[in-house]
Parts: sequence; C-alpha cells; structure tokens
Amino acid sequence: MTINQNTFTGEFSYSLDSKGRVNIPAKFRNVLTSDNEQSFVITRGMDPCVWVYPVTVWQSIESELRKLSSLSRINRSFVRSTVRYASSVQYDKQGRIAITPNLIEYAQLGKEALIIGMVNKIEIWNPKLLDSVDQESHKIDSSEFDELANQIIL
Amino acid sequence: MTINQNTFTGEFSYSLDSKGRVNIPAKFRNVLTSDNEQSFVITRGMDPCVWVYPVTVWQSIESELRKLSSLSRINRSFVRSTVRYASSVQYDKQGRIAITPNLIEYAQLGKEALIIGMVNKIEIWNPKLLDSVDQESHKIDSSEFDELANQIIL
DNA sequence: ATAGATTATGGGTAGTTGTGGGTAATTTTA
DNA sequence: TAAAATTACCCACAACTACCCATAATCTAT
Repeated sequence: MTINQNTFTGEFSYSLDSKGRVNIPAKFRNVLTSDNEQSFVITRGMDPCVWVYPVTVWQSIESELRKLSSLSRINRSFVRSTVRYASSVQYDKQGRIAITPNLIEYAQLGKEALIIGMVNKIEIWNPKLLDSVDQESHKIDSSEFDELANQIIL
Repeated sequence: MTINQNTFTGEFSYSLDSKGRVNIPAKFRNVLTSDNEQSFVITRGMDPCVWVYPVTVWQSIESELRKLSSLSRINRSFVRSTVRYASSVQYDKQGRIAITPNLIEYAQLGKEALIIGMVNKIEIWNPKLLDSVDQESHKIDSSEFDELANQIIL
C-alpha cells in the first residue's frame, strides 16, 4: 500500500509524560519522507493547540519569510510572530518528541494529548479544550461552512 | 540532527549579567556555519532591540550597501545609520557575547533578555518593551497583517 | 491461538547548557 | 608612571536535555 507522503489524517489519544514528551503516532512517522530526518517543527497553532510540521514543509514557509524585507515594520512584526514560537525537534528511538514548556502552557496540555492529522500538519490538543472550542465554532460558523462548500467539493 | 545553516527560530529568555553578557542559545550556535568563526555582528535594530547577525550574513548586507550611490542624500543617511552602531563580537567558551553599553541603552535592556530567532538574524529584547511594541503594531496594522497571512500559507 | 514484531510509556544516566564569579591582561585616567 | 577601570579568559556548579534501556500493551502473521 502506498500512501501520500507527508500527509496526516486521523485522530489518536496519547499521553504527555512528566518530561513533556508525546508520541508521534507510528502512522504519521511512517509517511514522513526521509529528507525530514525524523524531525518536525513545533509551534503555536492559530487555535490554542500545538502545530507540528515536517521540517521540509516548514522550510518552504521559512523561505517565504526570508523574502520579506525588515525595512517594513509590518514585515518585521509578521516574521517575529510567525517564527517566535517555532522550534525544530527530532523524535527519539521510541518515536517521541519533546514539547517545550512554552507550548505546553499555550495549549494548556495536561496528561492527555489528542493528536489530530490536519493533512499537511499535525495538531496536538488538550481534549477538553478542543471540545469547548469546537462547540463554540459550530454555533458561529455554520453559515460560513456553506460558503466553503462552494469552494471545496467533498 | 542537521538543520538549516545560519537560520534561527524560537524564543529564549536568558539573563544579561552584571558584565553585560548574554548567552547565545546553544541551538543558535549549533546552526552557525564555521566560517563565521564563532562571531556575530551586533547592531541597532529598526525596532528598539539589538540585532545579531552571523558575520558572513552581515558581509553580504555590506556588499549591498556598497552598491548604493552616495550621491543620494537618503542613501548616505541610510548607510550611515545601518553601519554606525555595528560591531563584531565573538562568543566565549560558555557561548556568551558582550553587548556594548551603547546597545544596552538603546534596547533598554535590564536583567531579563528575550532572545528571538528571526530566520536570518537574532533579536535581543527587553521583554516588557516587546510586549508594548507588539500590542501597538497589532492595533495599527492588523489589516496589512491579514494580507500577509493570506500570501503565506501556514 | 501463539510466537514474534511493533508500539506506547516509564525511568535512569551521562553529557550539555546556562549562570555566576574569579583572575590576569589590557586599556584608560590621573 | 602608577592606580583605577575595563576587558578577556578561565573555572565551577546547578539545572536541564539527549540518549539509552526496560517493560507492558498491541498488532501481525503463520
């Protein structure tokens, strides 16, 4: 069976241990291309969760950022806010990555961690937090969903 | 683990000691190419912070500046203001660089120093100052911010 | 169903990293 | 020229991290 490379789908619930490590699901590790050298870039998500990119994917984001001149104040502030919380991590022999205290706090992660494949990246959630965020956005966005329906055919 | 050379990401809070020294995060030192010979160029940032470049990167900036004709008054003033406060520093065996009193004053650095990877350079901030600058620029530029965010897909 | 392989989770240890301070060399000032 | 101040270089310790191994649970294949 050949699956899409660097593409993540599905949901897994794993535990964050006392050292701040979480397992990256074997399914996700297995689709990671070898040029990533077992490494991901973790950063703040737009929602209160951790975003996990394959390094090669992140590098293309970085090269876009490189083009922005620091003479412009908006550019500086945009680059800073994007890159500030990003760090590259390699998973260990057991397939775990270490989440920085910064990000654990931001995503309010406890012992339970919900890992969700988001096509080109991975999200790590506090399951309870996701529930409440989900409910909230369903209330608000059902009309905007309709708008999206015109763009994407499921 | 091999990552991108001379590329800096992430945020670290270190302390500026009584001698005006700050640690350059190990992650940053490790991606610095050897032709830099453990040296950086520190200068005034466009924001009230210290900019830290790998010397080799700084050299390419200098060669760009060389191309600007001194006939133009704006050019002269731009070149002067960029180069004026720049000095090259080498980190010691513990990985620290000494910040000149000039720059400490300019960036209003106290004991706490926030070190931020900005892809091709490093910034050193007074954390409180960054907070206020950040808030201000978000107020002003949020629409242009969104525009950038649409161009670069995260 | 059972054996073997893979996967998830916990913990120990050695090496690295951040931070403070000390001493000698160098520069500055009187 | 000598004293004072600054700078460069070195050492030491505490905290942290990367790396390793062990075990239990789960999956795979015959």
